[in-house]
Amino acid sequence: MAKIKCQVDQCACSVCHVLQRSDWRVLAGDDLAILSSGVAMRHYRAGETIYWMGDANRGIHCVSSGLVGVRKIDAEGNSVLLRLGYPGDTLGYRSFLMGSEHKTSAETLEPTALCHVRPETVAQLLERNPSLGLQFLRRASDELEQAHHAIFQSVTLSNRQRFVHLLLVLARRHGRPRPDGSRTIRLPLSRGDLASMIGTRHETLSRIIGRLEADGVANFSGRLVHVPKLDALAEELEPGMAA
Amino acid sequence: MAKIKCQVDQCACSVCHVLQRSDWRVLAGDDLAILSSGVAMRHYRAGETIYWMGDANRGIHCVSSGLVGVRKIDAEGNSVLLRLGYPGDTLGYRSFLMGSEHKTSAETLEPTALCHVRPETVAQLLERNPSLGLQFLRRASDELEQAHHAIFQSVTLSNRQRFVHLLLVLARRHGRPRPDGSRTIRLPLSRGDLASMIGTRHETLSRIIGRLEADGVANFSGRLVHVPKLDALAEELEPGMAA
DNA sequence: CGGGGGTTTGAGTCCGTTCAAAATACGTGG
DNA sequence: CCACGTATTTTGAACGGACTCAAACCCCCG
Repeated sequence: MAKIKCQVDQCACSVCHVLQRSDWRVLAGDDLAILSSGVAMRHYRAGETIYWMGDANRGIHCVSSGLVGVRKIDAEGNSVLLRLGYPGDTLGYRSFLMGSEHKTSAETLEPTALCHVRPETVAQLLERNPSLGLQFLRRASDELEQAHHAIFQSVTLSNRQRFVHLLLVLARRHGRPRPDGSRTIRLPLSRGDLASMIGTRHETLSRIIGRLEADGVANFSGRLVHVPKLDALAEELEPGMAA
Repeated sequence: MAKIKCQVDQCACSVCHVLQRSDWRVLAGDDLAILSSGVAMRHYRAGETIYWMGDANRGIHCVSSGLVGVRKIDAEGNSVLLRLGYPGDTLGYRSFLMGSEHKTSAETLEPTALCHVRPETVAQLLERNPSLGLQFLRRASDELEQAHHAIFQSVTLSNRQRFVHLLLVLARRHGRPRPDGSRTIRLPLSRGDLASMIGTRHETLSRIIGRLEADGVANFSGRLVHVPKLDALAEELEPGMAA
């Protein structure tokens, strides 16, 4: 364990396998060296909490491998999964920049490796290289657009349509295409989390899944989904659909 | 008309009455002069469109006075008002930075004055002064947090609670406090737009308003609202409420 | 083999939607 | 200033979807 941790800790960011997909790709030379010196990688098991909503910010994280869930929870225990963090994604930059506590919680959904960047290092890099800030800005803009899209869909689409949309999104990331054009997806989420992402209860989602199977659009077996025709799914989102 | 327009056009940004509330407050000296030279103010009547969803970005706007609505619309005519733009707010920075078409439409909800900043000017300023990018980043982060909050509430709160929450927000901006502790609000929105902001239909909102009046929490007369006790409104959002 | 979390299913109820019509407010032109 | 037409808002009744509560089921893991 100590050995493994040590090995990855010594990895320089300049040779990171997700560097080109991450916000840090705008850095080079000395900046990359500074980043490396302020970074520590840590391995998480599935289901560990990275930070809690309400915690003070203690730097930002970069997903190296695995999968992270970002969620909001309230006092009654209501939990909504807001987005998923994939390798290359940055976590916690918002509370860092606003100088506020974390407004969301983050937890691992699979065994995950995260690189933690010390706050002083981030501040130093932002000052040295303005393009890093612009890169974060692009990320925030993109997330904002996605959030607006989600709000719009929650008003205009049915639960079934929203779930189909979510399935299509997950199919892109987690789906394995098959020679016959069908697709197999291993869902990284429980029914409860899937339900919260489309804004409904897990019981309702269960029934939606039942109807999807009855209609022959998709087959579910635990977290495994088989979609015979991806097009048939996509058609459910077309405007002017009956039945 | 021409005279008035001319007068405001000549206003330097350095003396702008909303400068200190705007993202441009991080600029000074030469930067402010550059900004001024790339800015043109325009007056809009209520209900005019500033840009359409799908339009190419042609620079960004700064609200000088009045009120702007940012919305998404789809082919079926569904319209959702996503947020309001007040004096000092910046519009269109997202599509500018992402180099994409506008993902939302913007329209005036009241007679409004907007300062348009040419794209080259924005690019030039972003390059000269990194703190402008960071300022935009803070704005985007803030909007993202608001969007996440809205998504969370749409899942966990009832229609009535969401409307009460919206009322409280609008009361802050548009409410006039009275000596006896009550408050009068002139709503800047139609029932349809209010309904879309909480994710429901205008008929449903009408009934919610009816119940609010029956419960003595607020009185509605057209776009005028009278709230006897603001605390009574706020209590509706407390967890563990019955009835 | 016995938990225990996650998932499915069931029945009843409530809330929100839909379609329709009436009532009210608003802007325009006479 | 009033009459008129239009848009917005309110109200009604019926329907349907989603929620709640509850129980049964399943599967994974110790």
